[in-house]
Amino acid sequence: MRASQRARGEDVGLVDALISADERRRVSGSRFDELRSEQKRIGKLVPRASGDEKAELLKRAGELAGEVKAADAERDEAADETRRLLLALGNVVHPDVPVGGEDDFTVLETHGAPRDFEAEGFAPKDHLELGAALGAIDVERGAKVSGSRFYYLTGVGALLELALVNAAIAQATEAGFVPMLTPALVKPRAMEGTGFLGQAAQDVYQLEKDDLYLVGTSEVALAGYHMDEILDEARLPLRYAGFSPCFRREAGSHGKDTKGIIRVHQFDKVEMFSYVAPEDAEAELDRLLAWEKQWLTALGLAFRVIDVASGDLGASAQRKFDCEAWIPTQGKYRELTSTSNTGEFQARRLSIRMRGKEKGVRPLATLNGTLCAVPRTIVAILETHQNADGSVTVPEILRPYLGGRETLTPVTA
RNA sequence: GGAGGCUUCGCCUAGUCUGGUCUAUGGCGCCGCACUGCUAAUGCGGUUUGGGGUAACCCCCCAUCCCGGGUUCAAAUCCCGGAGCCUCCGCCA
Repeated sequence: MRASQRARGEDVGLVDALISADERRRVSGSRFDELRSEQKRIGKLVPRASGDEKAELLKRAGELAGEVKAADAERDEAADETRRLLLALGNVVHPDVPVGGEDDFTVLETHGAPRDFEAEGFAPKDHLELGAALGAIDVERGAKVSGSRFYYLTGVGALLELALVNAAIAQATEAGFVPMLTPALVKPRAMEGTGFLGQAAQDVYQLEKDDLYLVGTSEVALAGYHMDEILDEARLPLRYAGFSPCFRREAGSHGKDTKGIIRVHQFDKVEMFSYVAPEDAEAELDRLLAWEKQWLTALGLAFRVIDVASGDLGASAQRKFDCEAWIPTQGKYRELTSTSNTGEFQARRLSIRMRGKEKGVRPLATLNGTLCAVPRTIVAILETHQNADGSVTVPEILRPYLGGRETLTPVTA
């Protein structure tokens, strides 16, 4: 464990404890190795010895059995402590990341201009009003059946989701991603390995009876896909486009975004996931971002890209870029996609490595990026492309998946 | 839910009954070398992974036969618990 792994101030005490636990593990491990070596040596002599010699050997062997057991226990204890501390440690933050909390991001670029409804002479409706008029979104019944932050997508709303998903998967496939439908329930190992059981644990649904978790993103299943595997370097980069439902408890966000479908407990998402050599990780992060920009641009949305600040990165990311789309009725940019370079963090925890000719077996890097988180994307599309009569113009890229339909029109009451 | 079978170093596999010489067999694949006038055949050698020792290399030590306990001087091998996979029965979209 190197001191350079000191990532954030709050981790310094942890790192010190980790270094001493690791040292303890090394020392007790060496002692165990020595005792065991002697034990094996004697073990080989016993069958061939006889008489007093044999009795002498068995006596020493008897002593050794106890000593070995004690040394083994001590080594195990130190190793457990080391592992526990290691898992509690967050990833090392990239040096270019802006320091600070949620509001300390820097804006890297802005694409498109927010639509000027004032100049067009009408006041934009919010997505709930539009969704209700179009017969696309039903939050009342979502609340009746499942509680707050649940919703139904109905009629053209349901079709719009399917169109988005199809278009997103099509873009990803075109870019070389392998489409994947992934499990929404995973074992603790996958959740822990991807870094979601640390400070994010309160946001995770857990099924105690079955020792399973509901994933908050298919990233978990896509990272777990290759756990305990050694991938041939020639196969890299490996890119998967996962589609799955995502579940989030949204504990601690009470009162935020309570009205619409910006923040919900369950939604579907198309997620990009890459396995690359560590030296390619930064370039891959740029590629993932580029694919996100391509997607949002194709949907005709105005958005900006931010470099997320250190305090808002989560445990696993070294660096994270969010794309935020302009939401007209909120008068601000809201996160639609997020792409992270998790470096070797997840790969080490999930024991995913690569085998190359020159450098042998070593950890690789993993990255993830949203392509399309459905509800938020629907919000942005409805609000951005609405017309004065309450209809919504369908972005061209989605039309082939909506039977060629160019506009969504209100269902008359 | 019930019954049974299986899990060995990339893949396949020997070994498990009868504990120690298993420092785990063989084949395939892969890597290297040799030979052959030819993208082959053949021969020889190498090839689990992790940790530690060493300035580094050669090399040496420890662990690793699905995982965790136990018995024993000694466990791939015996005992207990668990996981995964497969087959059959039941149930189910």
